[in-house]
Amino acid sequence: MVSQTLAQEVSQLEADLCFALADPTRILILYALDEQSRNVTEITIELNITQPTTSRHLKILRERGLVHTERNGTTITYHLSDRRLIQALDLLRSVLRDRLTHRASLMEEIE
Amino acid sequence: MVSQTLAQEVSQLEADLCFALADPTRILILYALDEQSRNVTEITIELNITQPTTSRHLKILRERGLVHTERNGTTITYHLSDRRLIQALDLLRSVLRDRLTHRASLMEEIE
DNA sequence: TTCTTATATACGAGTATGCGAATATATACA
DNA sequence: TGTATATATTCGCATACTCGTATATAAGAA
Repeated sequence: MVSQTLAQEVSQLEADLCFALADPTRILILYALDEQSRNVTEITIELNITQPTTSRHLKILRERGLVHTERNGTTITYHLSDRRLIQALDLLRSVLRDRLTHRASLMEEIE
Repeated sequence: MVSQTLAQEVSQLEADLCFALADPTRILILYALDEQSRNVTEITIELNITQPTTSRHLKILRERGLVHTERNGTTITYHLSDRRLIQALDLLRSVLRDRLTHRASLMEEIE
């Protein structure tokens, strides 16, 4: 059994990661970056949002280390830092899928 | 390629799940429930928080389907709904661990 | 019915988030 | 240096979360 304090610290770090994931736009950004690295403008166009909004979300992801950057002249390319983030999101997505499937089967029973 | 709207809806649901995970107390609750199902009072004592705080966090987890309940007389036992939630948290935890390990090795290089 | 225990909710204060619009900074190039 | 493009930050407003305290509800026992 680890000390209460350490467990709380780890949970805090974990919660910070989850906070970064707790926004639909940021999730779409991560999936887009998993597909291929992109610069701010490309992300902005891909997600059809404003540029300041993109930058703000990227800042949150960057500060928590979920993405990292690489400057090429005037543009800054963003990369996904760790594919396990996508694996975690896919796990959650599979939970959602099963939930919907289950509801669908309940609907069929009713009909 | 799915429609933009559907992708956004899925991301919204995913973000709702992540929101539930984006709090250290709720993460500790989920790990505690993974270990064994417990009632509200037991969780309150285990995490050393107030009872209303426990109930509020449980409500958030319950509304999003991460936990489900079972009444036994006056007490209500909470159960983890899906172990994949723990698997997802463990993935994030492994990301944090590697990050710390990497930093530690950088520290050694400096010394 | 009345009392007791277990759980949930409401209220208020404090804090933080999200967004659009405007502005600032940074790099490249002429 | 001056200009253009890419990215980041600030401001103001609306909204939403967290917590402690107090209170309400629910079930069981006497």
